[in-house]
Amino acid sequence: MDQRQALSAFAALAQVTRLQIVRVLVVAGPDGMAAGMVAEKTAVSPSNVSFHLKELERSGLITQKRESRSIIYTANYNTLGGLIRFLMEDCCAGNPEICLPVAAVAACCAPKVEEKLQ
Amino acid sequence: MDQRQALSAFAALAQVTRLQIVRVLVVAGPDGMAAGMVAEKTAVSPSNVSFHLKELERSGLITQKRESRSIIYTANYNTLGGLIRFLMEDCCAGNPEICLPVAAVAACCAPKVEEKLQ
DNA sequence: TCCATATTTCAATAATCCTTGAATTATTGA
DNA sequence: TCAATAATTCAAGGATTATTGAAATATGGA
Repeated sequence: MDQRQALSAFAALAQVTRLQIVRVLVVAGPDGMAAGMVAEKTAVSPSNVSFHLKELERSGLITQKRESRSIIYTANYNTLGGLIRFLMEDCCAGNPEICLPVAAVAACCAPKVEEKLQ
Repeated sequence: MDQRQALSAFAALAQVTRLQIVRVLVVAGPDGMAAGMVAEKTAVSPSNVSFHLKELERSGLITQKRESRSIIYTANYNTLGGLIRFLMEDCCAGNPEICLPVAAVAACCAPKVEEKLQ
């Protein structure tokens, strides 16, 4: 992820409706969720949700696929991960030791990380 | 970090000048950098840099302290770390196993993380 | 006190972004 | 083909944000 992509992702996440949509889709998992259901879950009008879904797609944070009459949106974990990496690289750039507490942030995945590192 | 703070931080980082400022200050480390020097490094006018520094401070990403005639700005690693955690918790919320690759992002601090986990 | 330096504040303009509701497109089943 | 469902697109507005240059504030030294 380069700076241009990161800027686009930050802009996408800097809006309350879009941030909610991303969270809803992350929880929905790899099966994703239809646009109408996203509108329902977030209590936002279909046309407005559609506007924000398009923004999120432009930034690579979600993808879409048609399935019959519905359009299914899915969170893009790679982009989310890329954004986290971008932030961490920034953070570690100059001062790795200051950044250590940030690395400990992996706590939310900690059990699995420990497994992996053995 | 709650959603409100995360939104504010995302908005702060979603602007090319501000993102550059943050990167400059992160590299500058705990000693920080005077506003004028930030303006020089980023090639932005003093008044404009001042505007963006204020935005970054409002979002908690940087702090300021006066030192003689200069005002020294310093990156706030806690906020950066909090934002990373916020993203990771989102990401791990529903599907920890999908999120694992993201945990591996700690690679940029990997040697130190491994040390710590032993 | 006066001047120079460092930075911020202000007002005005320009640019971008968000929301709304109506109209449009696409898909499916009768 | 027609009607119903699911979603997008469009135009208009209102709101927010960014940039500029000039004026104001704060500090330290002559």
